[in-house]
Amino acid sequence: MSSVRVRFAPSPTGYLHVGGLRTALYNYLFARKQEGTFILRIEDTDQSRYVPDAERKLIDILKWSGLQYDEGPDIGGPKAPYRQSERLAIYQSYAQQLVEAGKAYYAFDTAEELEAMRREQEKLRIPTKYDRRALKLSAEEVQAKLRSGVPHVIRMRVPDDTTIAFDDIVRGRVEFSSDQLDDQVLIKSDGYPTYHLANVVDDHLMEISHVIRGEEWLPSTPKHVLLYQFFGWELPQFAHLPLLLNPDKSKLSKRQGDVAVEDYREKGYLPEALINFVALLGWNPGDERELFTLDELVKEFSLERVGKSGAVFNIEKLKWMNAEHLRKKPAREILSMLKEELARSAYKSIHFSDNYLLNVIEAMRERIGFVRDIIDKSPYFFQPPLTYDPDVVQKRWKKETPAHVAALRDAFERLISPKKEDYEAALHATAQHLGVGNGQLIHPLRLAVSGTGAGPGVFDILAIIGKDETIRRLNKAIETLS
RNA sequence: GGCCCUAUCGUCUAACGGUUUAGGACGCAGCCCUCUCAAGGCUGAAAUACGGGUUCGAUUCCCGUUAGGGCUACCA
Repeated sequence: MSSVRVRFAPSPTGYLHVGGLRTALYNYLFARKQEGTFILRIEDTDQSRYVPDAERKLIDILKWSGLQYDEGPDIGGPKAPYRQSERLAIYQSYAQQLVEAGKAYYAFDTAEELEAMRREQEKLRIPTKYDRRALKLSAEEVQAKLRSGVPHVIRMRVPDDTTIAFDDIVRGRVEFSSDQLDDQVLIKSDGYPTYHLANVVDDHLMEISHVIRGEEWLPSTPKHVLLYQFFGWELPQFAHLPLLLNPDKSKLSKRQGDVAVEDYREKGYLPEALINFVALLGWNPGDERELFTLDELVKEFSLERVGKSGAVFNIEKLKWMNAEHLRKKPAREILSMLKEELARSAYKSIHFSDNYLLNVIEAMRERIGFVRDIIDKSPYFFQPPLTYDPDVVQKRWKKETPAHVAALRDAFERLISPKKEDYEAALHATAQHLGVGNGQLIHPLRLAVSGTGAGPGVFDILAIIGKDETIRRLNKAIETLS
């Protein structure tokens, strides 16, 4: 049994598209599940689209996502180099081989000429494809042009009137008529290969066993199949993944929202949540479980359970999933994330002990979607309330309230190193003494210490901020709200 | 236009001819819990695009229609 080798082969655009992340993930999961090899290959064959630093950013975000590859440009491997721009001579020699075998040919047309040709074809309402005018050139003419340095490309010679078929793991048998296929350019006039040539050559040379990629590649797969046949190479298994969609069902794109994994990292999404979420876009375990760690996904994954239809990228569910993963995350890990957020917040110059922050995390973790929310939803853990929510004041702060709160303050004053339960007992005693319900004190108390009407249990808040701070806040509220 | 792919609740999806009054999840609504907000529990509204076949029986198989999408570059 030959070993499984798969690759994620992005072109370095400067960011990682979430669709790309999903493709990378499925390749990773399949490789790990099959105990195979997961390879990163950089497809940087378009000089006009060169983006400085793009590869570094790509690798950086891939690391963040946790998809560790076994071979790649930065870590090397037995099939190096893994950067197509460093493999130019290889593609040249294979293209040359095809020319010699009569399976590819030189063409000298300019962009303008091709453009005119296409316009003409559109006018005649016939399929737009290269009309093979270069094939009319004699061998001598071709040699002459080559010698005099006329810019040229190498095109593949698609055979006439044959059917090209292949079996796709997710789609079953797919057939194309060769008449529909264009004589694809293999080597561009700048000497770089196109995707089609480079991809096939590298997949063969790197011994890729399964090509797992987006559905947008399905229409060009017959060209690739032809190329494998031209070279006499064994075909890999193909698996074309359903597309990720915008809410309007078009292919997920910028313009309609965030598509870069970096955007989601920036917004505070956890990598495990994003991974879990995209894993379920086009695949499911067959039962009703939805929450998975990366390792659990590896155990469950199979290409057979990948669906065929496109999936809308639904942010609402991602948010829910992020909250779920946040709840499960060890408090220590959230702590370091919280510290980073604090360092970027208005409270950056204030020092909080780890223990204090850990308490805040425990109090808030059930009510947040992002780590950031700890700061945004409960600023009162980081500074005394600056304002009091007018709606809550209106509802909870009555004429008699200042006196009640003052009584409560006095009761709290008498406590020695109080714990949560001590505050609670003191409040109950005070309420009884005052002859009012607990709610008559609890709500104003919450308002006084937090400025809001929502949040963790009020006694938890008191235990966290401490007695002195509690008293200060009660006094301040009595003063401000009376 | 041509070629190709796809088609179950608003969204992600389960059901691989009968166990289905089509299941789960997100979101939405209501109730419970409750010091508030969450979380949690319960309940509810919500789908097999349409038309033909095949079959004793179709969400499931086939054909067509419709709809959506992808591709149609010297981009990937």
